[in-house]
Amino acid sequence: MKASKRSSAPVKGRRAQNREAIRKRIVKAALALFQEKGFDSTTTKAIARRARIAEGTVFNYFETKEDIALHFFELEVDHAIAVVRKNARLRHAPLEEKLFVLIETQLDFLKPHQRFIGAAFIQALRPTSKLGFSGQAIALRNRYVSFVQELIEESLPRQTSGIFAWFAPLVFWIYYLGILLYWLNDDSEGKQNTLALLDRSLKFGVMLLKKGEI
Amino acid sequence: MKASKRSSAPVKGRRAQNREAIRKRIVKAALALFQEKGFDSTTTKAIARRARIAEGTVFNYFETKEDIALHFFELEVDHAIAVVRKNARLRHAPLEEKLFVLIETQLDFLKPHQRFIGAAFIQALRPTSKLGFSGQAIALRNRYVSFVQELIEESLPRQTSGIFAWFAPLVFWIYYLGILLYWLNDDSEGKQNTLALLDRSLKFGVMLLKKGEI
DNA sequence: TAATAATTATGAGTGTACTCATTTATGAAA
DNA sequence: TTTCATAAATGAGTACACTCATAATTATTA
Repeated sequence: MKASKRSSAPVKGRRAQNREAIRKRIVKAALALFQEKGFDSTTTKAIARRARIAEGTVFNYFETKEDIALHFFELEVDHAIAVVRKNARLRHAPLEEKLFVLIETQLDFLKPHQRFIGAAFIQALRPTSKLGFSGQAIALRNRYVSFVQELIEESLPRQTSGIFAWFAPLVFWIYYLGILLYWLNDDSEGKQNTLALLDRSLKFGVMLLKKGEI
Repeated sequence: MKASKRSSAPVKGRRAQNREAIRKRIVKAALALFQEKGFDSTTTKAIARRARIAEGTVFNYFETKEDIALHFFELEVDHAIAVVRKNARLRHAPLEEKLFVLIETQLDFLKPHQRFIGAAFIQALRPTSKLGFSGQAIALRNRYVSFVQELIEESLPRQTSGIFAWFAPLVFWIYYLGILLYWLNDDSEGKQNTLALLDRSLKFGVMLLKKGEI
């Protein structure tokens, strides 16, 4: 029989504790550096130094430098989904409003990190990128796309047979990428140009969806 | 003694001749290798070897490996523009048809090179990429966007004040990226899914444009 | 506790894109 | 031609992301 531990919480062994701590240190160090110097100019050596570990250790936790960035976007997507879910007022709001808040929340989250987002995010979405089209990244995209799907069905339950039904979320994904590109290059006060484009195009897109086809 | 100077035409000195020849050798070697092994797996050393020059010489002709790819996309864009311009039937065709042929021509050109396009093209368009947002690449995008602008004005001369007028070409650029992404991942027979999406979305977009606003 | 197994940390090593001081080729002037 | 300036070619060198054999640490078994 095993030396079982105290009754209470599932006690984490030294190993698991340490692993978690180091993982966090890496992410924290990387984010700080990405923000300071941008993605490309941040070396994995610097990340390791800042996290007080050996260079190789970074790669015991993340397969590539991009993966560290991907972790950040997981936080971003999960955060945005949670915000939309928890917003009571939104529950019965029109679809375009839900989608607006979803993207707005994402952009707010990304705002302090614009410098490396252009580099890392778009890069992570390259079709051939190990990150963009396999493993974690696919899971992340699916989580996002499924959520959008839910929002659509929740608001337009009768349209599910429309011509757009099966690829509306995919289109939304591409649309989001477009918005992101636009946002990154938007120099207007408070990114108002992006918000305006967002507002109008969402209203329009939803109208389209309601018609059920082109 | 070096006899000779057959000077009879816009004589290009040995230097200029050689420069042109080597540039072509590099491009030819690179394209062949990109096609064989993909963009990432092609080393600049291999390109140099195939072009029968020293490794460093590659960088006397192109600043980066991506730049070699960019050269390819210049050919692609110029080719597509020329095809649309030369097509007499199109001259009085509806806008959506012109745009359809434009993109279709581009995709046809890219078809044999899909393997490296995902890697190189999207990469080249990253907002932070030296390639994507400066120098040659900007010039290339401008050439494309201006052409689209022309096509729009040629077909819808009265809409130029519409809300879409100033950013329609930018939207089209983003739209093209989206289509490209879709196309790269489209496994249907003859990419028919992409063509169908293209057809419907273009008709719709042009309808939108005609209304002049959202 | 001691011995053994499993996991993790380490940093020198590898292959790559790109740089740069040096050498070589070309063209013009004398 | 000879001399010299300028352009171009060269390949060893650099910095980087990532690998891997080995050492150190933690867990398990006796």
